[in-house]
Amino acid sequence: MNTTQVIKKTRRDVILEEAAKLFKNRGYAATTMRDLAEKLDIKAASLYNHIDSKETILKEICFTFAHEYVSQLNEIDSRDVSASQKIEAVIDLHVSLSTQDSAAIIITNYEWKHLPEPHLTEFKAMRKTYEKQFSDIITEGVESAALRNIDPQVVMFTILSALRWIPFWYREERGVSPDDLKRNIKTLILNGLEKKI
Amino acid sequence: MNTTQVIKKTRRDVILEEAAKLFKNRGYAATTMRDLAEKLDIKAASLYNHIDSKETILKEICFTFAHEYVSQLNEIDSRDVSASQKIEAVIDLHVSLSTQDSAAIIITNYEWKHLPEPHLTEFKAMRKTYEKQFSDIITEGVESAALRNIDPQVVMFTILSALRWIPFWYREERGVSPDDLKRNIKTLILNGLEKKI
DNA sequence: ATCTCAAACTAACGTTTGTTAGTTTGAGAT
DNA sequence: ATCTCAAACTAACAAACGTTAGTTTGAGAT
Repeated sequence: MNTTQVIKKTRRDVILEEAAKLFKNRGYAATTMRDLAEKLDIKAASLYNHIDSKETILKEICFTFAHEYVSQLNEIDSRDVSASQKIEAVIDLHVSLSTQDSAAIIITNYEWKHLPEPHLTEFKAMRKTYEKQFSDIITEGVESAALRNIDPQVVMFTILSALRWIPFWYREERGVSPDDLKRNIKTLILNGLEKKI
Repeated sequence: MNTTQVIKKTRRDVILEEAAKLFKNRGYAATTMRDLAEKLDIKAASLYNHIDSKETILKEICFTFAHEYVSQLNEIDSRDVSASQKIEAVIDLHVSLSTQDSAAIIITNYEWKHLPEPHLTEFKAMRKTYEKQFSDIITEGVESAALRNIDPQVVMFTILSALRWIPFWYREERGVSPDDLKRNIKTLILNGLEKKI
């Protein structure tokens, strides 16, 4: 299923990819540059022909992913649909990203705390912004009486937590397809949220 | 509100407590013995009068908490009540533990991967056992037609993820009491799970 | 006054860490 | 045949790591 469109993967991209896997499995702090080099069958010093520092690798992974996520969330939020439909779209988004790029999602959700300043501050601000954006969607749903009267902040964090943790446990080969996963989570969460008439 | 019952906190207990806070905030690998010592206003070498090694500290925190959790889960599971009521009790349990001992819960949920063998294998087995126990409760609810027909494994991980992540975001001083939190999460999850007649 | 003992200390160890500097290799273009 | 350049190499660095050994301190019991 290859198209003629070829995206040139630079050596740098390969390093970032492999680093993401290691950071996911061992954590950022417990992963050494020598570990990373070994996975690529080169010496640690050779890595520095392609990247500036270990911290830069983390920064690159976190922000690349965060920007992608935020831009997709903005697109969803701009749609002229109900709060419920936006929440459904956010669930779809998370499941898709979790199954496509589980390493990046784990790092962006957990290992970001090792970012050096000023990136740490910037990252936390981004995160706060999209969390607010998401809880505003819920508030709107509650105020239009479409959703149950639950604390929007609690709902927001509960849903996001469930979604953020997916790559920690989900393995496609265990019999649940990504579409099954989307459907199941949406059933659980939307019935939990929506008022029944 | 002090009782006459005084639990003697040994120096070792204080060290474990402080270590838990650091592991929570910086992660296990990024916390050094010198960091820990500094928090206690002593030199790193002095720690070794009280503890065997850094790894032992992690082991102690993980297993103390895990045993406490498993024993409470067993008690809940042994009750002669519906699946829904058991799930409610599990939610209460998580919220209580999260507000009482947020450091230990984060470490047990995320930093356990740094456990040395054979403790790592043992820990993973414990975890798998209680996850199975929880998904069996859900299976029972689905089979008795009390709950919607959702994949029990997906439900189990979705609920556990939401609960495990609580200590990452919940701050009592932000206006939501632990009881509010319990009520809100139960509303969301149980309405999501239960069939309506 | 002496003994005991928990709990601190100083000094140092062997490793591992991220990183730098300078050099070599080898394929493709001129 | 020569030049270019990405990408590897060797060798080494200073700093930080977990930990050990042996010593000092000081309060409470005898």
